[in-house]
Amino acid sequence: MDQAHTDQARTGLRERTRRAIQKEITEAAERLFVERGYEATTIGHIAEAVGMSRRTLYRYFSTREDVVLAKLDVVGDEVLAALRERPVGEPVWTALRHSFDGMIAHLDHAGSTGLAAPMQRIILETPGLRARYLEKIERVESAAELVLRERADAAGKPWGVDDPTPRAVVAAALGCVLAAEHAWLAGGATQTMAVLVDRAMAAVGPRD
Amino acid sequence: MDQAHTDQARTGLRERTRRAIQKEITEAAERLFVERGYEATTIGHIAEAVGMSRRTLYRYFSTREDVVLAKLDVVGDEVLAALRERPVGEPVWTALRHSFDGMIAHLDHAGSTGLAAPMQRIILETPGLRARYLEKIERVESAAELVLRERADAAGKPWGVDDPTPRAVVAAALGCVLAAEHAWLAGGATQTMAVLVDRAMAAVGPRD
DNA sequence: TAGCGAGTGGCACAGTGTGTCAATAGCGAC
DNA sequence: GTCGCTATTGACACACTGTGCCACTCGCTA
Repeated sequence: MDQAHTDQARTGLRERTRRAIQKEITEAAERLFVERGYEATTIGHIAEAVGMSRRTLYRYFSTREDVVLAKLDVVGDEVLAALRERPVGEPVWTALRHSFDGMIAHLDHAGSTGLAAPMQRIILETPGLRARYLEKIERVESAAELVLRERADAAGKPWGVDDPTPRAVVAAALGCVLAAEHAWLAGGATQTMAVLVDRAMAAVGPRD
Repeated sequence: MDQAHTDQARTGLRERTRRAIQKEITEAAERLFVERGYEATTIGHIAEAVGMSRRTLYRYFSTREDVVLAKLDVVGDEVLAALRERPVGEPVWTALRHSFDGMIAHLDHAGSTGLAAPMQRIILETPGLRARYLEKIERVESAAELVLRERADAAGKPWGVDDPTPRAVVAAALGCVLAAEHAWLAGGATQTMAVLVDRAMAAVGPRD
């Protein structure tokens, strides 16, 4: 009760119902995507499944890809928030690894059950979806680069604006996560993402 | 003459005229994209500019993004071919760096002149285009991972199918190239890609 | 000359995503 | 409870993408 009340105070009724409807749409869409395929499922089908008009559905998700991928924006923001909270003195590679902790835990927890694994497979195997997925990761990459630059500024060792180093390090770390994801699916989701990401990041570097 | 004859024998007249028309379409499209913006330029506009029907243009490029990005498939294939030709004993990171030589030389040569830099900027700043661009890079990533696995097999030290290591290393290397590209544009294309990629790859690793 | 094959253009179509506007449902003030 | 305001909805029209289909036109060959 009190908890609900504070939640309401924190986010507002509007926003909460909006999230609830978004979740309902996403779940219905994922069911359709898994059983009928992504390309064969139109916005119209999804709208019909949740009992709303096509036009209204577009007010909750701006594109068809977003119906599946919008939740990743939240994940990305969590990674960025975690990165910002890492101690300034910590080595960059270690900080990046720890900023993935929450995301990885979530994947390993939900991974074995439900639609998570089949949907991840669909995302990585459908060209249009995969493209948008990579774009979302790139957004995190840009933001994380800024965080690393701020850390370096705070440590009194700033990089030049035309120095590729911070972005390269971030890109390498996210590439490790993506590689771990591929290995995870290739192995039938038998291993945990935690050990796969650890192995990938241990293999890459960077030079300290 | 003889050269032209062997070229003709090698690729065929059909293929050559097709390439020529593709090039003409791409150049017209890039002009339009640069001066009027990507979103504001429709397939119809491009078709009109080169004097052909919309339907015919779609026989040369399967999507609007491809009008700009198809040439990258060639670049990607060159990188892969170069990687395959690196000596088996060479350290992986070094082999990857050298497989970029041709691509980098081409960028540094054409970079200062013509539409290369503005188009690259448009690609990285237009969401849809950027997404497809990343997807093309990911295709190279997958293929390069296979090459590295073959090298490891030949060296008698194969990776397990669910080992993320080879893909992680490739992703890190390509991430360095992308980071260098961003730095290149951020610095107004004043530095060469060669030194930017070197710096990025030196900063990342991997541990040998 | 007839016929063959590749390339082309026109047309229709399903689907995406957007602008616009009238109808409606929820919610606070009275 | 009722009124009035506001956010949300659904319906329609629209521009555009990408595809299937078919008739037409070349250049080449039997």
